[in-house]
Amino acid sequence: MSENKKTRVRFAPSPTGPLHIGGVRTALYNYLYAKQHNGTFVLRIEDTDSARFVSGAEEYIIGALEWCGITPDEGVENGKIVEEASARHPHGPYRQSQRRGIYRAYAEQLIQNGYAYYAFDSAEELVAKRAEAESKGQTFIYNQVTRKGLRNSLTLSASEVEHLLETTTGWTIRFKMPENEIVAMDDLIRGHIEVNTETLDDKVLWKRADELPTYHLANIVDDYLMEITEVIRGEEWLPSLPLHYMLYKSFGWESSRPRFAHLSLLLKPGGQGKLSKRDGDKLGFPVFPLPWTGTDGEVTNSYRGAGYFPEAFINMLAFLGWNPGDEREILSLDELVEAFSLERVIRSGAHFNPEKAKWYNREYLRAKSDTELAKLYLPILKEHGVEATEEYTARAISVIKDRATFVADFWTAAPYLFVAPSEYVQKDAAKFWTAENCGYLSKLRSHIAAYKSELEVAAIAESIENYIRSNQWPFGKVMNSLRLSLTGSASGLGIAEIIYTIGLQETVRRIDNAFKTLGT
RNA sequence: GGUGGGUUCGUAUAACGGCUAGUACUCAAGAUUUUCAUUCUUGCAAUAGGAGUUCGAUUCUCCUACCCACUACCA
Repeated sequence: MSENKKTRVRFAPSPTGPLHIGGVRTALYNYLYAKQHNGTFVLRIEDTDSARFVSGAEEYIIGALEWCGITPDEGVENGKIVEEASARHPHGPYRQSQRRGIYRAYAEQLIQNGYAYYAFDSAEELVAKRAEAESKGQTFIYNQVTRKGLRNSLTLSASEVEHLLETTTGWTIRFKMPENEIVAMDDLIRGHIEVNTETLDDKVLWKRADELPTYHLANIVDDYLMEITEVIRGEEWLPSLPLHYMLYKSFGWESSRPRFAHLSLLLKPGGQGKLSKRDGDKLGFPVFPLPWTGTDGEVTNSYRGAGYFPEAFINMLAFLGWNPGDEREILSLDELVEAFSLERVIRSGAHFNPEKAKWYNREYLRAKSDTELAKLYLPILKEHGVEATEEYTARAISVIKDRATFVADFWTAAPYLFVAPSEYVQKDAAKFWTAENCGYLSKLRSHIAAYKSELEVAAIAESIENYIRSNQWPFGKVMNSLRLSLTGSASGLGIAEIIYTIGLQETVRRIDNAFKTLGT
């Protein structure tokens, strides 16, 4: 364990597509841990598989973290991955493909010391071996047993090896997994784990064909060079933890080996399997923070696109697999930093719950001021062809806030606060626009028109109710015919709220309009 | 198949080995209300199964079942 070392954690995604919420959660936990320990949150791009590289993915990752408010301290500058070392970014470049020169020597060092070897088996040969084993109901594994019968620097003569290294390009460097050794590991979340090397295979560390390391080598070398103190990553890496321990040992870096924490996976809402990038559109909720345009031109659903506030999204994600130990559920990013602890991270996989996500957004929406929300609503109004002042919009929001989960709901909940109805729901009109009701309504219109000034919601409600009751009219009928004239339907906001928002003049105008359109 | 990880209401989770297993979301009922929604109240609902240790097990141990991950010259 490393004492007194400055905390440095990293998020190291592979740019193979858009980051999904599982990845965002991993980044978030890294961020929370770093901030809590006054440490540094590094972003590193692990692009050692050129075949799977997807253009735009890197920008997406940076943009997504930015939107979430969990911006890296190191590795990113001005929205771009840092390509050269500098005072603020002393470990650059932060893209592994640009660090390729670094890894070869480390792989060679392992060979020198007897911890790795050259393997000359072609990819096709290995595929054939696997197929053959499978046909016998077995599994072929390149390990301490089978390597003795394969073409590598352990079985071939020195001169043959020399010759093959010079004349062929298909070879790899493999880790020489020791025989029958117990690897004892400690995970910050899972506790002590032991594995026998007998069950492990000889992983490829370096590929001559690509002149690139594989994940395992690059990851360990970079974590070491970048002085990472804690590795917080997904549970899918737990099976390779023994290899990584062995690597640290073989390099002689055990004293600076980071501590590991393996996060459980995010599971599909229904039950089976981990959440995957495809699930979003299938299951009807976003799995991506930001929209992503695929090669087919299709744009995916996203949290930002669906109208989630980043704070709500982050809060929701933080609570998927962690809790502060008390009953608080709404925590700002700063409060999360304060409360976070790896010890309280849940070991089991968490089923993602779309309903709870909405609940979080609703809570954050309600906590925001009407003016703040008005600023966000104005552009949406504009899309509907409505120009309104911020003041008017804020007033409208004050009466519809409780009916909304997202800012866009303000419109669907009550467009009539901004646009007079041009049509009336047939069924409601048939029911409430009767000769009897019209009689009441025309008198009520005069009553309202006689107000000398605008009134508050309560005053309007009281006045109208008193007027109707004192005349002993059927309250519901009158109110709904009034609502119909104001909104175009018989359901929606309270009458007083509507009048308060749109004002007396507009109220009277709409009643008159209804009479004109629907007749008396 | 092998290796590793996991298992508390439908979901997310709480509970130094010790009260009637708590909370939130969802759902249901009731109240409030001019409609719808909100709000409030109440309710439904869980320790996977079996052994063991113990005065006492959701908690510790073992077995079984089920779920998940990994098992690539992908990360």
